[in-house]
Amino acid sequence: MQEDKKQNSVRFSRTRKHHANETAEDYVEAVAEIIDASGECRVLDLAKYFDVSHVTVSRIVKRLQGEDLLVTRPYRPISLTKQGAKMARYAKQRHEIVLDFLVAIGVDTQTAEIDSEGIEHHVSAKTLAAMKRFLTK
Amino acid sequence: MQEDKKQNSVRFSRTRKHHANETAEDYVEAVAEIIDASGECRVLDLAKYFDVSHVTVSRIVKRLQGEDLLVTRPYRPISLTKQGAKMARYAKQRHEIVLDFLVAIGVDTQTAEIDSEGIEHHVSAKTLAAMKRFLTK
DNA sequence: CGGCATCCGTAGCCATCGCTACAATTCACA
DNA sequence: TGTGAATTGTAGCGATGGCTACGGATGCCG
Ligand SMILES: [Mn+2]
Ligand SMILES: [Mn+2]
Ligand SMILES: [Mn+2]
Ligand SMILES: [Mn+2]
Repeated sequence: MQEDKKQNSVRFSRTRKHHANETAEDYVEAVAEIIDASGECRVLDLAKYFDVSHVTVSRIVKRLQGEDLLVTRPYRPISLTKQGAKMARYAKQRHEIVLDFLVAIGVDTQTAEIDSEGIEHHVSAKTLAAMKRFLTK
Repeated sequence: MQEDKKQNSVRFSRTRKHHANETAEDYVEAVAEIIDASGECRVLDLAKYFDVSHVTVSRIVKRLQGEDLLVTRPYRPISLTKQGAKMARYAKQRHEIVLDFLVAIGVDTQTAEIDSEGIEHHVSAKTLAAMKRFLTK
């Protein structure tokens, strides 16, 4: 009984951890995409990308710099650290697999794009592997 | 271009909305489950269920009562409103389908239980329908 | 090369969900 | 029935991520 309760609550703790990482994952992925598309990434680019105010972006960028994922200086463009670039590559791959997977099971593209944006952060390595297997079969 | 950016940012707004609903969905589902299993639902039952402090639960319960999902009185058990019960039924169904679906594509049960706890909130009606189709085939 | 538009940072507000410490209520049982 | 243990509420803190308002920096172009 006690065992069951402890076991049970683990999944909620895990979900809370996934959400703590979510902003970081979306941001590094966005920075990589914006740099790839336009050469540099500015605070305002991210604000438009996520449809939030530049203030929100600015604060989050500062936090992520403290976590060694981004580098920037005041009024300067944003770039990824080695660690940030690594996270971006993983996040992008995972996102693409989740998106392709949803389309593969018959979800329309627009819905798949919306749902995958949230789902991706909760897809563990094992679930990702299962999706990959499904796609290659 | 502008069009693309607007279109694009929609999925992030949507994900933010999903997260705003997440606590409500998990709580009504938990209340229903606890009442079903033990006859009544107390603040402490929820605190143990989610592995958070009773203070966190107490505040959230108050908020959800304001949203007409729960009913309670100080030092009294918690029950669901009609609207809360409806949300609980939907959340439970959706959760079960997501869980079964993950297992069906080859994810081990424990991982499926963890991942489905987060994924469920981002699964739209269309994606849910696709998962159902997959399960019945 | 100076001024102005654009971009970015800071101040300060709100909501949500974590927490500890302490106060109040309830209820079981001695 | 009184009291102490268990339960629940309140006060007050932190982190995160939204916002508006405003001030400072940058850089383009006349
Ligand atoms: Mn995302
Ligand atoms: Mn659930
Ligand atoms: Mn959940
Ligand atoms: Mn989520």
